[in-house]
Amino acid sequence: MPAGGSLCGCPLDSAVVTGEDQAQLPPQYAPGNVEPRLYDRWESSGLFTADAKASKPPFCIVIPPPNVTGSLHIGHALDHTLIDALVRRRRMQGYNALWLPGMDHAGIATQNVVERELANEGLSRHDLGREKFVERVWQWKAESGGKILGQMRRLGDSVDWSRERFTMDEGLSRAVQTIFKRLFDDGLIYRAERIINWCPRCLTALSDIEVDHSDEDGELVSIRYGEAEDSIVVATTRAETMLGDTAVAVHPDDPRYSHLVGREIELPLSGRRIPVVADPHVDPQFGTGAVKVTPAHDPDDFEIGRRHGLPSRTILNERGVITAKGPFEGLDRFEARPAVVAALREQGRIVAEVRPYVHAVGHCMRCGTVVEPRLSLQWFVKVGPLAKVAGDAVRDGRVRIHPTDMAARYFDWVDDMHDWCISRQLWWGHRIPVWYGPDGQVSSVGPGEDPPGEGWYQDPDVLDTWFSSALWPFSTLGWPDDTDDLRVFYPTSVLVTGYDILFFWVARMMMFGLYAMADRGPIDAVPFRVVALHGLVRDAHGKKMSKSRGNTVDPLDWIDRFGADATRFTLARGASPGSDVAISEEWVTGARNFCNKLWNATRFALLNGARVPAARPPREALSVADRWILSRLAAVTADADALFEQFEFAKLCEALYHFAWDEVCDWYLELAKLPLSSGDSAAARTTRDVLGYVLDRLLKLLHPVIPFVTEELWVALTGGDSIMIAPWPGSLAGGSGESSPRASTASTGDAAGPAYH
RNA sequence: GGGCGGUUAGCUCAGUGGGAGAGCGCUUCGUUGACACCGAAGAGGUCACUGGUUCAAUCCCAGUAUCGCCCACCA
Repeated sequence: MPAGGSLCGCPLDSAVVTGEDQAQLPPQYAPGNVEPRLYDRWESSGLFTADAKASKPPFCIVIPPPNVTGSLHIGHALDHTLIDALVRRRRMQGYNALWLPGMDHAGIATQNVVERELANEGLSRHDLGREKFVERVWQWKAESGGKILGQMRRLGDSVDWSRERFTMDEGLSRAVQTIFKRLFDDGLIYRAERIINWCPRCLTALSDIEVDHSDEDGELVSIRYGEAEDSIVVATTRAETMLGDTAVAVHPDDPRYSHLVGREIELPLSGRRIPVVADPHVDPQFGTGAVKVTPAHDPDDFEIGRRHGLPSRTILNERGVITAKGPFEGLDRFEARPAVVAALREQGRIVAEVRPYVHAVGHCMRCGTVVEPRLSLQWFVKVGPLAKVAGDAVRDGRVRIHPTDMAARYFDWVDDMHDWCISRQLWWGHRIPVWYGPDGQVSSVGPGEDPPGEGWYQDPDVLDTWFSSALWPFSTLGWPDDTDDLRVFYPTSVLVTGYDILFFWVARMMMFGLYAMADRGPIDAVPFRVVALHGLVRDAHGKKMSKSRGNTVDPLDWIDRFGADATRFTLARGASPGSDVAISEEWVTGARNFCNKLWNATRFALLNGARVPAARPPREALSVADRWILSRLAAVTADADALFEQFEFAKLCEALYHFAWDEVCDWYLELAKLPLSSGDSAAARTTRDVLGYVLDRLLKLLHPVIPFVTEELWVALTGGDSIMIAPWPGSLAGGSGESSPRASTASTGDAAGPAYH
């Protein structure tokens, strides 16, 4: 298609530099004068909006929905840059490209933020009551969410705003209720009393992966239970739990204790008599080879208790305060620990010295509080069958994980996963769609259905945030309804996200996507065809960014000072698949200079009357320099395509950077000065053509990564509507298997491959 | 306790069985009409260590050291 033609039937207003003004590009690129204007133009012209009815091959990426809490950080900026680059390239290649935006309600995180806000007013959520509190969160979401959307615009995200979704909107709530009921009816969701991870501060259950483990200094205390030859020494790091012991366990083959198995010994302090049981789980090599058993407060002990029919004694309440009658009642677990040890010592029950002991302690990933294993009645997803299917889809190549070594982590998790605790004792989230009858009946209620009857009440808990995010690739496209969007854009093409949420999000989308969309058959039930994982953003020395370290980068700050393009280029330039990205102010400065270099190269071309030729100059008219730069262009174009297909953004940026700076600017442009100085000679005309041709292509190749400058310059150079819909200079076919077979055979527009070789 | 990855120029990182690289930083020079957010020239590395395979190893293999990440219900 000709440059400058109206490509979409929705002509852009062209209040940019045109005609005589072309030569008036200022000598320095000022992003602040360009970016907001261009984004508004793009958005209002509808270029971001996909059309499900279009005959073009589909290409779809759903955004990893940012939490409504807070604002976008530099990690989001990386993610968005990479996604935007992929989407923009596909759009130029003639695909029906959709980047679907939205946000996540982020259950615990958001509730915590609003509760903190309330605390500043001296209130708790209970003062407001459930309904008022949830109302307040919605109110808060309205403000905070708007901020994030503004940041996405600043970054240049070419998202389809008409399709924006939220994990708590009406449609997604229906999706949640629908899949819950299906899973429940299929026996894949159940309710059970189990030891779960409990946060005594957030006062809710957590899933296994919401617990962060870190090695901490603890004390291993050896305690003598029983008397004389009926005594046995156990070791523990959590002495206070002995108040809830209901047995001591030893290995069945351990000769040291065989005489005690089956007998009862006295538990110190309480004086209760507890049995000694033999259980193969006990490691005779560790410590004394005898373990205290606290079924209500330890997952292992719970299992031992179950095997031996032991009672469970709960001695801590939901806040981690001792409830066992006696001198320790009312003490916090961390106060009770030394108090219990002291009492035992007084009775001569502490045998060996208390030993320092480093062990892994679990913390609530939202607030850092030490997690307490707690026996409670919760809802679970039975993950076995779902995870099997999710693993197979990657094993047999229906979903490809980039880089491939990340697949090993995926398998580790998916192949050995505990059931997923999905109920949370919160108010902000999807209420569990289950009702309980007056006689203890349990009924799962689908969307739009009425409660089963009088006297029934709904479960007060809400679902884990990740339950609704797991539905994101199809719920956002309209599921459970059979919509055009769902038919056209599912499975989505690529999922681009950080490796840190491989388990939280990616694996669960796999499980739920394959389950919910199973009727499409194994090939097309997958939520995405490719998973492209990137790393975390780190500072110049590879250190993790953190507020306490003071090395964080605010993307808006960089955008203000260096421009969105420079920010994006810096991030993309560091992004090798799966590797962390080190950035610093020196890097953005370089990227900003690069944008300026492009600006001035184009400015030079305009000053010298370069233009994009309608037809290529005859080969015999080309100088050696012309032929050289054109062959280099062809090679770089091919490289760029290959690198895009492999998500090698760092190498892509490197290749284009060097071509543009070293070869086009430092060499070709300098060599061109001689023929250009010869006025209207044939050589000058050819050089102007070649220069225009090369810059046209170069700007297009760079546009996916640095959309703003390239748009501004390309419009000035060609007089075209928008580079966004100009034909991609490289290959048009998708090569990474991210598109459906239907899509990969399609081609659009002219085969705009390099014309010179 | 398992699994994975790194160790190359001052810093951050590419890289390949035979010639050691980039960006930034550094040194010297340059007020040539695209750009000083620039240009030209240049300094700087026993490619962690040890052994092996090979005509040849920074690159392949084994081991060591060290850093980092992920997973894990051993008190």
